[in-house]
Amino acid sequence: MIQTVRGTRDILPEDMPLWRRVEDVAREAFRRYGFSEIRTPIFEKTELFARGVGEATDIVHKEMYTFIDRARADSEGESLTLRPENTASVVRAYIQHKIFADKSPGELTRLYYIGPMFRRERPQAGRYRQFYQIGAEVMGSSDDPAIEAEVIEMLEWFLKELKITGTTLLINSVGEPASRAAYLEKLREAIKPNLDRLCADCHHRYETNALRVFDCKIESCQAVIASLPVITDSLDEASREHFGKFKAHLDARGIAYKVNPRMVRGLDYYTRTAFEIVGNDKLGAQNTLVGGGRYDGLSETIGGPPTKGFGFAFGLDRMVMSLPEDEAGRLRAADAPDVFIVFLGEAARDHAFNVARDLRAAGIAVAMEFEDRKMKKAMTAAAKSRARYALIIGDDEVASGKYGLKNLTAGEQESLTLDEVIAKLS
RNA sequence: GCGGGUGUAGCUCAGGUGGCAGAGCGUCUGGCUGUGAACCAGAUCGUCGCCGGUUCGAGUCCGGCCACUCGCCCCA
Repeated sequence: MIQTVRGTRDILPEDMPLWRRVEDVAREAFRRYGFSEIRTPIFEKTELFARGVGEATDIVHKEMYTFIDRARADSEGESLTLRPENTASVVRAYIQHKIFADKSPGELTRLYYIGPMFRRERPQAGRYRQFYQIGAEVMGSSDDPAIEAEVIEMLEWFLKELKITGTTLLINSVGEPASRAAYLEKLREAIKPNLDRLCADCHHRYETNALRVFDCKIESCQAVIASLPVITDSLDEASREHFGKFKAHLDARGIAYKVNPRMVRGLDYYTRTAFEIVGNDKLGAQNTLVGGGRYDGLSETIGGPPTKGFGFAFGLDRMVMSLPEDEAGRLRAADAPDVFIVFLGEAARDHAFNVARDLRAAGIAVAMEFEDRKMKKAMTAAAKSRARYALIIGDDEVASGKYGLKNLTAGEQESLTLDEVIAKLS
């Protein structure tokens, strides 16, 4: 038996209404907020992610699906990678097609994407090797914090529309690269005398990425962590001011948030504003629903003009898991035919085909089986299809031109002409 | 890469100390010659994850492997 590759999965028809709902609501949010869709290739030159995401990160080192393309006579095969995230690709497209060229100063480019991403790591709850992300980027010459507040406002609308409640918005500022580097030094100095009180993992983090010490879940480490300096106290003046304005914009829009100075980002390209929306308890250990932030300078890193950028991404898998049970049930139930045609006998069958065609031409979703079965069996099939109505066509109905339309939830039945059926179901 | 848990019917799961593989749900048939879902009767459903070992006999005990799953590392 050949099965799916580890960490991949089929999304079966019964779940598709949930996925489609999340996508539809996202598209509606993007439409309302002026975003246009972009699709970039599933794979890119490895170099794009290495430079964009950061050479030193674990992502680039051991968690990407990287392969060497077939060599040609005149060249070595080049290193390609299945995209681990989409921001670097979108910025690449923005540069490659000079999307900025026909923009006036201050004019923004708003793009969104929906599609699969890939990571090469051990799967766990809500984390797959092929996963689906929806994200958006705002790029241009402006880094107005009002942009950030507006994007978050859009996300709040999106979550509300999906009936996802109990989420928390966490915000932080990671500063400019220079102030972040200075803070990192300060942090390492503060950790150093406490190293003997920290766990083995934290020793490792101290060496590689000291900011990650904040994420340690071990209690004894948390005691040390509480005394460490936080980045918000070490911000450069411009970032401090930016963060203040950002919070003011959120306040003005009535958006609740919590400042979490220990929330850090793993990717090199983030500057200043970082945010997360964490979900309710349906998600297990991986409970971040949405992550995003500012990435001024990413464009330059991959060879483009100076560009400010702000964006976010969320995993569809986790968003679907977060849908409330009753909402999920409602969405599944709505994914059913309008009417199921039950026919009796060969003559009625031929007639039923024409009725089905006419109903479908009128925009009605029609389900029908082709086998001539006993009425009881056909009615059972009608109920199983979850159709709202059964349309009964036997010899009598063919002769009279009036069909039996039975409401399968109420159990009531009436005798109607084709036009009356169409009027009723439209 | 490292830990824990679990693999038995289409699905959810029972099966102390080895002794004829089970239940509920589903599916199918009938009670109902033209009316479904809550009723009744019956039927169908298995490589007990795989390979080997112990034993008269293994779903059960032992060894190895595989898969799934939760978590760690990391985090997009």
